[in-house]
Amino acid sequence: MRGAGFPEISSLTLERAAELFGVLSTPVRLQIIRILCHGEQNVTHLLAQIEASQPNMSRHLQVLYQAGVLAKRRSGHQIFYRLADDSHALVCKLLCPDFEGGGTVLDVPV
Amino acid sequence: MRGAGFPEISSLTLERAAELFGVLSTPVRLQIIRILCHGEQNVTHLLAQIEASQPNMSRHLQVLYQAGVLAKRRSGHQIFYRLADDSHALVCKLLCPDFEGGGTVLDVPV
DNA sequence: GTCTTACATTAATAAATCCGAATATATGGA
DNA sequence: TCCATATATTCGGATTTATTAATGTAAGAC
Repeated sequence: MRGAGFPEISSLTLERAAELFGVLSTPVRLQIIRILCHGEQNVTHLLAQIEASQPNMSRHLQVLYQAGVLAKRRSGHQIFYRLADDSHALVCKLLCPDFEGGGTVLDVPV
Repeated sequence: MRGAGFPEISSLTLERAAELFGVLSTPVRLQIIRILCHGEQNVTHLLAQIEASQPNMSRHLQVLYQAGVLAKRRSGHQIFYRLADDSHALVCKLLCPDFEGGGTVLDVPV
């Protein structure tokens, strides 16, 4: 407790937040999230829309899945990924101009 | 144009967004942002509140500054950093329970 | 059981990032 | 001009991360 007069945030909480932001720090993963905002899709369909090799895509999906951003279900040969939780729709609101209040992050002057 | 029926996002835009998220992907930088939400501070003051060496702090500040998240001004010996833009208060809303609608990101089940 | 499709995993390499230690720069005061 | 304070930069090594290529696995068709 060396802080000032406003509420503390535990270092664990900060680490989790930093980790979540880290998961969002590659264009491919943002693209995956953005596409899955519109509904679940299997890997092949994602590969058709995003420029990435199959193993590379698989790894990015794994990273998002392990971070709790995505969920998945199997249907026969295929595996369908979707956003795990509506709380992650937040990211979409930041990224997608076609959501209400969306596009905030990207309006930042760079 | 290999996409589906929803609006495209340019790859440049995606890269900028990914870069911004990357900047937010370390606990120290999140802590800096959180503290500066409450007003500008000089480096020494930040060092008193955050566990980091002086060169390390300086580097994190530089990363945030170059990403456009922070602005700075000199006053004598000292340099005061502040949030560059209110649009970045977004990050605070995600991080800080003491802002209206805040804490969203951290409520995510991890 | 064998083949094919769909996806995951491993290994190796390359690239980026982080930190600490030492050094450099800039400002104001004596 | 010389010194002290406040902050920035550079260099080196360690760790992490992304990518490719090759291989592995699981499910259904035949």
